[in-house]
Amino acid sequence: MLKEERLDYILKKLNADRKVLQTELSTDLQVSEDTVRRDLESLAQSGLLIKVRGGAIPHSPNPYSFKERTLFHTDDKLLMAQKALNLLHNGQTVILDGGTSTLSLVKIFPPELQLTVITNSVPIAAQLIEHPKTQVILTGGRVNKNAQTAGGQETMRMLRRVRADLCFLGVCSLHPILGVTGMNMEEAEVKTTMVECASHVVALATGDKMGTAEPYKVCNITDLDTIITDNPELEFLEAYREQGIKVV
Amino acid sequence: MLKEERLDYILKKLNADRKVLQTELSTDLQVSEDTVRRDLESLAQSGLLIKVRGGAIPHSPNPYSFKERTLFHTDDKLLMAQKALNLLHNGQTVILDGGTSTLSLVKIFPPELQLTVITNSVPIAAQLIEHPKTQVILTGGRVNKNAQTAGGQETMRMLRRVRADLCFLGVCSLHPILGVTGMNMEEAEVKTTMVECASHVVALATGDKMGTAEPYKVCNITDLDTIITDNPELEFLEAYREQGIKVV
DNA sequence: CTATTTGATGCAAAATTATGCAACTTTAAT
DNA sequence: ATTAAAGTTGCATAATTTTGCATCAAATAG
Repeated sequence: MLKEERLDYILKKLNADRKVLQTELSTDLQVSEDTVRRDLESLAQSGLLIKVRGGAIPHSPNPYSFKERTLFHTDDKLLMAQKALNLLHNGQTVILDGGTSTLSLVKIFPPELQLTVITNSVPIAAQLIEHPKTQVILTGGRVNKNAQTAGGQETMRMLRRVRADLCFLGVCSLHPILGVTGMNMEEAEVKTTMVECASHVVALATGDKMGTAEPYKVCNITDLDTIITDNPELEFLEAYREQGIKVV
Repeated sequence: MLKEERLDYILKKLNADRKVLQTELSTDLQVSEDTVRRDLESLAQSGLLIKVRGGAIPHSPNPYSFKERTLFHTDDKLLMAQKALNLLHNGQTVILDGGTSTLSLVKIFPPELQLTVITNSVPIAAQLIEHPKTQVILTGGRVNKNAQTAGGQETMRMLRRVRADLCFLGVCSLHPILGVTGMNMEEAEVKTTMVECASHVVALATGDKMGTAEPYKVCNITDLDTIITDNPELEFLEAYREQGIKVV
C-alpha cells in the first residue's frame, strides 16, 4: 500500500467521522502506530488536519467545508439518500437541486455510477469533482450564499436546454393541496424549471417539511412522481399516495 | 514493446486502479523497475500523473488529495496573492480564472473586501460562499475535473456579457514572444474570453512558468497589463517590462 | 500518586531511488 | 551500406527514505 493511499484513507475517514484514532488507523491500515503517527505528522504539516493526543481532528477552515457539514449526514438524510440511490442507473441524465438532502445523496454515489449530473449547487459540484465517472454540468448565475446555489435567468436558461431522466428536488415545504413551495422566489423559479425539464420528478422531504407551505410556489403535487421521506409510515402520506404519487 | 505502449498501459491502468505500483508494472510490462521508474518520471514530467514512492497516483482531480494540496498555499503563491490583493478595491468587478494561484488569492481576501467576482472555478466559488461581502457569479457549463472549472460555450457566453475591471489569469506558460499559452484548448478559449472582457489583465505566474510555451494560445503578451510573479528580480523579466508590462 | 497510554528519539532492516556505466537500438548523415 | 550520434535499457552500487522496534519521557486517567 502506497503512503499516499494511507494519507487518503486518513483524510477520508477524518472527513466522515470528524476524528481519527491512531490505534484504529493502525489496525485499519495494517501499519505500526509509529507510522500512523508519522503520517498524521505530515498531514498536520501540510495543514490538512490538527494532530491531537491519540489521533487527529479536522482543520476547521476546510476549503470545501460548508457549515452544514455537521447537519449533513444525519441518519434520516442517509436513509433517504439510499432510497434515492435505488432510482439511479448508469447512463442517466439527472438534475440535482441544491440542499443538504441532495448533497447527502451525492456523497454516497458509488464510484462505478456513471451519470450526467446537471446542478446549480456549488457543494454538489465540488463533491462530484471527486467522483471518477460522473460528468457534471454546472448552471451559471449569481450564487446565493445561503443555498450555495446559482440562480437567476442564466440557470433557468441552461436548465431549459436539458431533457433529464430524473430530477431530485430538495424540498422545503410540501402540502397535499398547495403543492411544493419555497421561501425564496428566485429559488422557487429555478426549482420550477427543474421540474419542467425532467421526465420523472423525485422530491426529497423529511417528515417535518410535510403539510407546511411557504410563499412561493414551485409546482403542484401532481407534478411529482415520487416522494422520498424518512418515515413513509406516517398517516398523512396517504393523501399523496391517493394522487398517484409513489411515497417511499 | 514500444515505450509508447508502456506509457499507454501505465495511464490506462492508473485510470482503472487509481494507482500503479512499480513492482507490478515491472512484471506486467516485462521491463526492469528502472525502466518503469523512468517511464513514470517522464509521465510525471508531462503532468499526466504524480510520482510517489513506490509507484504513482493520478494527477488528483480531487481537492482532498494531498500531493497537490501541499502545493497549494506555498510561500510563493502566498506572496503573489498578497501582491494581487493590492490591485483590488471595493466595488470592483473581477474575473477570476481557475487555478491554485487565484485560489490562494481568494483565500486571503480580507472580510471587508466588497467585490463582484465572476469565476468559472468551483473551488473559488466554494471559498467565496464563506466570504461575507463578495458577490459571486458562476459561469455555467461542463465541469472539467482536472481544472475544477466550468468550460465550453456557456461559460464564454456568460463571460462575454461582462465588463470587468480586472481579470486575474492563472497562467500555465508565459513566453516573451509567444505570449500566454495553455495545454487544453477549451480552457485556453475560456481564458481568451476572460482577457477580452476585462479592462485590466493580470497574469499570475511563478518563475517556472516563464519562457515556456504550450500548444494552445490564450493571448499576446501585449494583452497583459500586469504580471505578478514570485521573483520579480529575474533577469529575463526585462523582456516583459520593455513591452510596457508592469512586472511585480 | 501510580498505572497506563501516548509521544519522542535513536537505531537497524528493508525498500526505494539515484547514479554511473556498458550493451544495445534507433536515427541521421555521409 | 557505414558510421557516428543519440537514445534506451538493465545492472551494480551507493544514497536516501520508510518502517518498526526498543527505550525512555511526558501526559492522562483512576
